[in-house]
Amino acid sequence: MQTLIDAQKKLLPDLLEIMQKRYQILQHIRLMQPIGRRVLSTNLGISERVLRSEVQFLKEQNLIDVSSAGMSVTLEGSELLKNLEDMMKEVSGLKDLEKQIKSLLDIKDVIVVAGDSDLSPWVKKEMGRACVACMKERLTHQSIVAVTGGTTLAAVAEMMTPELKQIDILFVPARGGLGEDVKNQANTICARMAEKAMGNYRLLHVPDQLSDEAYQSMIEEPAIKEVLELIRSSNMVIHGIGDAITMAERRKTPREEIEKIKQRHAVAEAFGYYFNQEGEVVHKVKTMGIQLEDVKKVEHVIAVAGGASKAKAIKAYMKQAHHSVLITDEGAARELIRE
Amino acid sequence: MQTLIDAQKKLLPDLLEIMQKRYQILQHIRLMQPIGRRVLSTNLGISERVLRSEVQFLKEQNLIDVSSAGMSVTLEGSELLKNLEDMMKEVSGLKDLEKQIKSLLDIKDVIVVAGDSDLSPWVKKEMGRACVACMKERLTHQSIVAVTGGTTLAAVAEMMTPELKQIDILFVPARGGLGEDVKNQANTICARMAEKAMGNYRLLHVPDQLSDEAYQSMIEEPAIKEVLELIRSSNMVIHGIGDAITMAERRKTPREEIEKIKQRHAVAEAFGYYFNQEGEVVHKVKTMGIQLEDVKKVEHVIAVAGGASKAKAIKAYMKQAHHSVLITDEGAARELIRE
DNA sequence: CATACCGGGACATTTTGTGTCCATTAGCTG
DNA sequence: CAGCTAATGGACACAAAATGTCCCGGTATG
Repeated sequence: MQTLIDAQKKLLPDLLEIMQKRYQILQHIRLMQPIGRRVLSTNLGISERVLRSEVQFLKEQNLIDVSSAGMSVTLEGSELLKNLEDMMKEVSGLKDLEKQIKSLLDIKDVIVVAGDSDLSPWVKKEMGRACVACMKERLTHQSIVAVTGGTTLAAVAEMMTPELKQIDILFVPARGGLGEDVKNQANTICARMAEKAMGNYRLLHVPDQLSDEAYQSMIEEPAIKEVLELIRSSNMVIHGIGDAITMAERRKTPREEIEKIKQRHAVAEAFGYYFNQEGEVVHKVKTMGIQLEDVKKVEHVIAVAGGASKAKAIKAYMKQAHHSVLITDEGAARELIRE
Repeated sequence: MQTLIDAQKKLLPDLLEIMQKRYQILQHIRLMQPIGRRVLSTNLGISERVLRSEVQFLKEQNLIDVSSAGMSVTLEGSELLKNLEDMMKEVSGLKDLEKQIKSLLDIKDVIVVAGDSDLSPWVKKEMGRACVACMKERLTHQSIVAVTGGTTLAAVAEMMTPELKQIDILFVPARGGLGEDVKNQANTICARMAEKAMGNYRLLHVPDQLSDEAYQSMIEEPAIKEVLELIRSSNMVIHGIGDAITMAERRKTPREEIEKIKQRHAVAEAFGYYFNQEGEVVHKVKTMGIQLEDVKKVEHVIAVAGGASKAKAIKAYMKQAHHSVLITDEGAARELIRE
């Protein structure tokens, strides 16, 4: 495979460049469809005119449809994207990055997508797509999938597609309310994902702050109890990883707690737990749902997080999650290696 | 592999064409080196100017050397040709042809090279090269190779290269004199091939026409007897296939024999045997050396024949040689399928 | 020593690729 | 309902690359 690519390079040095360019265009169209030339060209950083030529070519090859609403990829186009994915990863060196990260963090599996979600928002979507593909590979019949909140997870939900095979999937929020935007709450994302996947879902309606007494009585509530049991018996968990301080501030965390978090050098956050550089838990938000001990027993755990700014957090969290699959982006991956 | 090529075809069809063009140029240079632009351009059917641009490119890539004597491929160039051979066969559809012919004739293996040796003489050389490669794959230590005559076999001899691995190869002519040009006689070709391969050889010096008595006494001659035994114990036979009538006429065959051959509808000829459409032997030239029964027992039998005009003969002969490997060209292959 | 073939320089011409500007249309919003 | 925005696609000028054409000097070979 590699020799073949090298030989092609020798005989046609700019072949790979052109192929990468076209592939990238197609990929972006898929990501942002329907989309116009202008937006796309500024996004890709190429002049509108050359994009236009390429678009015409792709249209002639029947890889994209172009209408007055914008461009979108055809079935054939997405087939092609799928077929070339592996090769393009190899060519652009992402495959290599994946291997390096995998051995660096010593984890089960790593998927790296191109770009940096700090710089370009659409990269999150690409991670979302990768995550969905990863999920579909691992899902078997009658699975229960627990998901958390966050913008990254929202992107995953957005990219979810209906399962072709006749699999019954039940989506549940991994944990109770963690005080974020409604849009990025686990409940919302859970519902959205289930809708897109044509699956079922259950929600966990619990307030953020709860007295111990109320907590105890809620837990006994049959409706709640049932969901909690589903969560605990889930065989897949999809979650994001956040920067500790950022997450704490985004949630309406009381002043003293933030101080505590800072004092204990927390750098990473995932489903309500805060971790220091060594991957040790230094703080925990009290809420129902899945607990860290439970996560360790779940068959498939997929962590999704990207952007150079999150490299530190990813590294810290992964220190205690060797059993997880990591889906990240080039920006974070390069930063991880650079350190 | 196939999906990858299909994807590339879809994503950069024009580039694949260029790649094919450059590959073809390189291939031809290898075949005819050292060669000048003019001859090469007329051979390839492209204008001299565009060839010149390509040549410049190939030179810059260090794939060919160009001197006042002409152009020749570098080591790197021949490496590349080897690495890309399989892929180019797929791209140009030759791989497909091979599969079709293989199942059509139901034989052991088929190799098809580009071109038609009826139209372009150098295609024979390419078949020769393919044959040599095929031989090298199959040869083990201390092999005895029996070869026949004919222009095609002469091309094989011309393309023979010294064996890298330390293998002792002994070349012998498959059968006695069959009345052709000296240049295309088995003895000559045998010697030439051995020289090029840096191997040893033995010849079979027997006159064409011999009375039965003389034949019997020759057979007892120790020098002859030894060679005959070598021939019979050979583990590889390389032979051509001819059109029956053409072969009969080329040899100084007596009138009545030609009549007999025609009457019995012979279409193919191989090492002195004439076959009808069904692959049945209808006539045989009486000479010493390997007999058809012996051939069937030989481990590796390679038949080399190309050109659309030989399609019929190939088809007929192969009907009784399912155990053979066929090396042919595009012209013959397409004609075979067309029927 | 002559000749035929070799590569390569030079330049006009054609083809292709890009930059720039604008016409037209469909859908959305105020 | 009207105006606005964002979409595609046509047109044309200009630059760059590919190709056609002609020719020159070197060198191997008979």
